[in-house]
Order: sequence, then C-alpha cells, then structure tokens
Amino acid sequence: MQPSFVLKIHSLCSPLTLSTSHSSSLEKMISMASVSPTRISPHSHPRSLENPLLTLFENCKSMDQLKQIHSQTIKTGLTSKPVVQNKIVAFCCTHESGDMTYARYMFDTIPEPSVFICNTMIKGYSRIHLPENGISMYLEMLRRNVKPDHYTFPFLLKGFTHDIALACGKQLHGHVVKYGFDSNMFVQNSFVHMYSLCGLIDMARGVFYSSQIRDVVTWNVMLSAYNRIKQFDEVRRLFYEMDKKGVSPTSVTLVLVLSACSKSKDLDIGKRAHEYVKECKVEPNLILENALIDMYAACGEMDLALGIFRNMKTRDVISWTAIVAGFANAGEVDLARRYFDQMSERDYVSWTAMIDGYLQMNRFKEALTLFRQMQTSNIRPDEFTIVSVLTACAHLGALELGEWIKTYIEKHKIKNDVYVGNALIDMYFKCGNVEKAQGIFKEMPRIDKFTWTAMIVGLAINGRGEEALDMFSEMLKVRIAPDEITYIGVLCACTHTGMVDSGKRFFASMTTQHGIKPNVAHYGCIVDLLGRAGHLKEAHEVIKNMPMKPNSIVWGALLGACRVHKDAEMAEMAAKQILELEPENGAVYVLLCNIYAACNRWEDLREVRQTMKDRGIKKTPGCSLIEMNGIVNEFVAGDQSHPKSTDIYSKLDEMTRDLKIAGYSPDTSEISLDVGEEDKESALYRHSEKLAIAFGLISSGPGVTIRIVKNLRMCVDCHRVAKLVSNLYNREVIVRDKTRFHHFRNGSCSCKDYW
DNA sequence: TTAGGGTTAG
Repeated sequence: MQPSFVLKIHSLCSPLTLSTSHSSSLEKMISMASVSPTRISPHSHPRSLENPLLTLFENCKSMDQLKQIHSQTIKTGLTSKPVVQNKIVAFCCTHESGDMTYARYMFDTIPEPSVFICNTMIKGYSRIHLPENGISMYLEMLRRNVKPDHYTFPFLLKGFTHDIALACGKQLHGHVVKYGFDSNMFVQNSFVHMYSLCGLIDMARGVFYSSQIRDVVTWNVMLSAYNRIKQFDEVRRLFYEMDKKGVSPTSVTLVLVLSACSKSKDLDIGKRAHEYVKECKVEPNLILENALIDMYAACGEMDLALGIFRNMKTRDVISWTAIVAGFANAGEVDLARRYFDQMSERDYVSWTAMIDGYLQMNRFKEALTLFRQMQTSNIRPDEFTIVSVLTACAHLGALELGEWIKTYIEKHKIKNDVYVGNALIDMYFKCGNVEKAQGIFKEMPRIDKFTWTAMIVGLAINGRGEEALDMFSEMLKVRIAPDEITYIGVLCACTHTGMVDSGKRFFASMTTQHGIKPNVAHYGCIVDLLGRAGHLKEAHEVIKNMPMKPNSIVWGALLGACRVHKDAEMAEMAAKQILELEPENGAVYVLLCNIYAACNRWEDLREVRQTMKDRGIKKTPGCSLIEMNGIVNEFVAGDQSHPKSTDIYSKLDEMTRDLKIAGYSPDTSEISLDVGEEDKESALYRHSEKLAIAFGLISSGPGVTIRIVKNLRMCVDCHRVAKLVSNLYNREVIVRDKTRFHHFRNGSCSCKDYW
C-alpha cells in the first residue's frame, strides 16, 4: 500500500461507521470478505477469497457503501489486487451515484493501469458529460504506452458534444485506422454517430457505406443522422432499403422513422411503421407508443393518437404532452387544456406546448396568464418557453414583461440561441422600441435568415424604410438568400416611405434575382405601394392582371388607398369585391361608411348601415391595449369598466381642455354617424386610444413613453390628439395600429401623416 | 469484468 494513497483516500472517506439501513448484511459480508492476509496461503485458490468480495461489490448501492468496502480492502491488503481496483473504479464510473473524483484518486494509485481500467475511466467521464476529461484520459493512455482497444473509442465518443466532435473527431478517426479498429462494427457505429452529431453528414455517410458489416444499430445511427439534419426523405429511403436487405427493424428504428413521419407529416409511412407493432414484429414500449401518439397527432389524426394513448399500460409526461400538443396544434386549445389540467405531472415542455396552443389561436393574454402559473408552479422555463412568451409580448405590445423576460434570460442563464435573439428583436420592434431591437441584433453571435428578415420587417413597420433597405443590401452582401417574407418587409419599407419606383424594382427582382414567385401577399404590397402614392388606376391594373385570384387583402389595400385619396367610386367597387368574397367582413362595411361620411353621402351611408343591420353584421370594436406595471390594460370605446375609470375620464376632460387651448378642434370626418356635430365629438372623445392615453398619463411619471397597441387603424382625430399630447405634455407616444407604428414626438408623427 | 441507436415544444 502506498502512503500517499492512504492520505488521499482518508481525506475522501466518510467516517467508518456502518450506519446505513443495509449495514447489518453489509457488515456480515465484509466480515466474510476480510480474511486476514496472514491466513492467505500462497497456494490457496484466489476465488475462495474473491467470491464474497465480488458479491459485495455487486450488491453495493452507494458511494458510502463503496467507501466502507474500500476501507476493508485497505485493512486486509486486498486493494492492490487488480480485480479489486477494477471493481472500485467501475462502480464510480458506471453507477448512477458514482463519484468520478474518487475514481480518479483510485486510478492514481495504480502504477501500471490496464487498458480495461482506462476504458472504464473514459466511460465514466462520458457518463457525467465531461468529454474533455475523457480525451485527457485517452491522451494519458497514449503517453503511458497503454494501447487503446476497440472498446476505447465507443466509450470515448459517447460523451462527445457537437463542438468536441468537430474539434477532434477526424483526428481520432485517424488513430482508429492506425490501430486497425476501423473494421470493428461497434467502432464504426460510434463514428457514424459522432460525425452526424457534429454535422459532418458526408463523413457519416462515408463510414456507413464503406462498412462491410452492418447490424440494425448501424442503420439506426444513420437514420438518426438524417433525422438530425431533417432529411426525412432519406429516412424513408433508408427504411425501404433496410426492408429490402432483410434487416428487421427494432423499436428504435420505428421510433426514428415515426419521428421523421411526424415532422414531415407522412401518415402513410407512419402507418406502415405502426403495422410492424400491430403484427407483433416489434414489441411496443413506452417510447415507441409515445412516438406513435406524436406521429398521429402531428398528422392531425387525434382519434388514432387517443386510441394508442388510452390503450397504454403506463403513460408518462411525454405521452400526455404529445396529446396536449396534438390538440393545441389542431386549434382545439380548450380540449388541449382539458388534458393539460388532468396531468399529474407537468414539465417545461408540457407548459410550453399549452402556451403555444393559446398563441396559435391568438389568445395572447391567456398565454401570459399560463406563463405566470408556470412560474408559481416552480417549473423553470427554457428557451422554447421564452420564445413563446416573447411572441405573446410582441403581439400585446407588452414591453415591460418583454424586458423582464430579457433580464430573466440573463439572470437564469437561459440558452440565448438564435431563436431567442430573433424573438427579442421581434418583440422590441412590435413594441416600437427600434433602438433596443438594433442592440440585440448587434450582440447576437450567430444570426440567420430569420434575423435579417425580422430586422427588415421591424424597421419597415416602424417607419425606418431607408434603414430597412440598407439592411436588405447588407443581407445580400453576406450572401444570405432572402425568402418571401423578407420581400414582404422590403416592399413594406418602400410603401411606408413612399418609394414607388424602388418598390417596383424590388418586386421585379424577386423573380429575376432570387427565383421567388410573388404570392398574393406581395401583390397586396404592390397595390398598397401604388395606392398610397395615389396611383389608384395603376394599382387597379395590377389587380386586374395578377396571375392569381385577388383576395380580400389585395382589394383591401386598394380600398384603403381610396379612403386616403378620397375616391369614393373606386372605393365602392373595391368594397363590393371584398364583400363578395367575405360578406361578413364588418371592417369593410365600416370603411365604406367612413368614405360615404367623408363625402357627405349620407343616403348611401344609411343604406350600408341598414344592410349591416339586416345581415346582423357588427363592426369589430376598436380596442387599445396599454401595459402598466406588467399588466396589460384593455380599453374599448366608451369603456367604463376600468377600476380607475373616474380618474381616466377626468384626465380626459382636462386633456381636451388643454388641447383646445393649444388650438385643437375635433376632426369628425371619419365618424360615420349621421348625427349632429356635438354627438360626433362626444363619440370621438371616448375612442379607446384616448382612454388609453389618459390612463397612461395618470399612471406613469413625467417623461415616460406611453405605448399603445390598437387593433384597428388609428383614426384621424386620435392621430391629431396624440401629436398634440406629445408636444403639450412632453411625452413620447407610440401607437401600434393594425399595420404600422406611429411614433409621436414633439408634435409630429414618424408616419408623416401618411398611413 | 467493458460497446453503439430512440420519444414531447420554437
């Protein structure tokens, strides 16, 4: 025994007391094993000594017990025996409670470690996800002339992360060839897996196709490689190839194939995979059943998904979550919620799936409520949850909560990946905070097509058309290919800044430069671009000549332009086109009313109102959101339901008085009520934006920016009031309406009164 | 005495 070892071990060992519940049996076994060294004759058979000891190791359950056994072997001098050393190291390396520091101390006592014990050490480091230590161990082996064998590499590679694999995978592959293990199937499989992990799919494919012997695991590793890079066609093709070569799939094969079917919504192959289970060719297990549920749910076959779910012997949180996500994705969010509420255990994925369900149905406030409940349940959100919550904040214009989330990410070290960055950019832009969005962009270590697109669209809707187009040319400079959404942003930038000629050029270059066929939304943008600039006839020509049937958005763009440029005749035509497509579209009736009101065509206006009444069509009520102290407050016109309603109305009175002194007179041109001026004014006075502004003024300190989200287009009078408020009270007012932002500062608006 | 592959949400 080496003295240094005694010191090290004693500093690690807990006191030698047998206090655990297993102590009595343990004590007995130790007494059987601790044969005094003096009694061991050189001729006695070693097994007589080792058998009880081996049993002891086999029954060992914890590090405490291991340390007790270890102490006994020290006392009895058995600790220098390789079999004992191996057992102690193996326990530390493989048992779930095993301590690698202890393993290392033990390892350090061995003057000439075997390849077996080195392999075990590497396996241990991989188990606790310390691949760097695995590599060090491997290098130490080489230094000490311990030749690796065909076990070494599978153990080593198992712990690899993407980065480590990329850094030293190829070099290790060279070693494997040098040592002659490259024909070993286990080693090959490990390398296929490792190459797929670090994204070197060609290398993975190379090893796969050059291998002389393959078993089902080889195929499975290759299937998972294609899944990882989302080449689901290849998964299908390989599944067929396996079948043709007579390789029987295992449950893992089916899970991989089902996962691909789920993501590519391939019900046919999914059902074929299910057949193997139904024909008893593959024994189902929990993971396989979960994969089946997920596949059916993803393909919208909730009845089949529920069929599997109900017949399962045991279900786990994943089974439940797959059902919740299935209903959520099918738009059945209330049904999803019913299953969610029945879950006995929910993890962060379950919560996120449910939050996403609300997002999909545009029920953003409920999404945020659920997020708050998630936090009181002490479930830690991850980056997926964060993206969902930021999306909800973006829609609601909830900047305070969005900022809180940003702090949360930093404080709790949530993985700040490109998705999170993109969501933050989107949130800041949709809350009207251009500078902060730009700040996030500058700090992102990795950006993708979606980042550029978020920047271009965000700048465009915030009235920064030139900057949006600068961004676009930068994007092209770094050779990121734009997609159809990017072009929506580009055209929107041109529209909001009145750059008609540039807009037309970009529209043409979509096809010629990037092979993107304009869709109906792009035609909508072009009509908007021409229409807003007053080229109503040209806009109409575009509609007449477009290759697809114009939808209500395209006609709506023309109708909006007719309103701005007061062309009642063309407006009527456009409105009628929309009403043919969507006879229930309340907003169009309202717009038509606005136009008739603006040209004093009261008779026509009354007729439209009568039609609305006859058809039972209600206009979408205008609604303004304003966040204060993390709570989203909602106002509709004439709202008196807010707890601070009295204060809000008295502030509104005061505001109107102040504004009138400053020269304000109400603009009733967009009020479509055929009533006296006084009633029109009183209707205007109670618009939801004004209530929200008054609430903002009384609820925040001087100089604080007031941010409002409006569900419809902002009316001319509210626009005028907001301008005056920004000047009179020295407040920046930011209103996001249905299509764009209005940044009111010092009496003027970023939209240049053109919206 | 030692090996390799898998399920849920952006």
